[in-house]
Amino acid sequence: MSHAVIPALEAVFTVGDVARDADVAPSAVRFYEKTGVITAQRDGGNQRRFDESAPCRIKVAKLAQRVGLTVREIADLFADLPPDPRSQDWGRVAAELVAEAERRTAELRACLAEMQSGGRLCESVDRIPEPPTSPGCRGDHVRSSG
Amino acid sequence: MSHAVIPALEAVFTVGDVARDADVAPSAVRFYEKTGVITAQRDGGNQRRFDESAPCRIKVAKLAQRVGLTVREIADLFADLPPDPRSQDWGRVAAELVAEAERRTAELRACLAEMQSGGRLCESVDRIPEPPTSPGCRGDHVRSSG
DNA sequence: ACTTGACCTCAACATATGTTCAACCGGCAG
DNA sequence: CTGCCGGTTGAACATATGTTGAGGTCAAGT
Repeated sequence: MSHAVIPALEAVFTVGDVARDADVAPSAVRFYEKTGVITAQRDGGNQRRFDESAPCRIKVAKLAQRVGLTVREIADLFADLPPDPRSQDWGRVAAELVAEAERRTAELRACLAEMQSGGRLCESVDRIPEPPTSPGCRGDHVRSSG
Repeated sequence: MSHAVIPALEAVFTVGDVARDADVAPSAVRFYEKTGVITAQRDGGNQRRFDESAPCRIKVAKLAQRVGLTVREIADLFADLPPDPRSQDWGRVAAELVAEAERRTAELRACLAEMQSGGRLCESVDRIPEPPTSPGCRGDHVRSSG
């Protein structure tokens, strides 16, 4: 039985198509390809052809940036997505994204609370020997293997 | 009745002091002053003198950046702080910050949900005439009244 | 054949967020 | 007095996130 060869994931959308669908400038579409947020094939005339997930990835990336993720972090997150992601794949990514946003909000809340509690790290008018900031409330946050 | 003149809010901390307390580079301290996150007086030798709120402002700014606020937005938020902020002033700022982080997380969640619901804006394999994205899930977000 | 429009690349520019460096000043210890 | 230490400035550099523009290609329409 000759199944039709899987069509290499119909990459049929042009830069302009994706730009319109995602509501960003074409330059941004090329930028997101360069940084790995989206991927493209090339057609006979060397033009980029995106699959239908591209506009979606960009929209999601924009939302993720809004809660503090870098383009690099977003590309890493999307790296797990299969080509032609299914609804459940998007669901998983969405969940990870929300979880990360909540992690950061929780950290914000916890560190602010720590700063206001006990020793009153803010408004420490007097010498109270500054209880050391807990790990996790220092500005570290790993900068990645890559 | 001669009350002692209010001591201009003891601005006694040097760039180095603040950098050490906030755990950032001295260059960052100058940067934050330039952008209005912290403010300084000058001493006789033209050196910056910060009040005790400076390291705190910087620490809070770092946390806020982590959830997606820009330095500009943070400076605007701090603009409401009185000189020599009290615990309650910090409490208010902290609450606004957490509220903003939550607003953004909620928007993330809502827009992701919208994208996955009904028309399946992602994975729209077929022509389903793309229900328009709701306002609020477009990348607008006002860019400031100078 | 010519024009048009959308694409291509690559470089320059622009803004945000910092760091580094050179050149200089001022106080304090030896 | 002489260093050194830490402060000052301004400029240059660096990275992230894009935009703009010059110069070229390619297919479609007239």
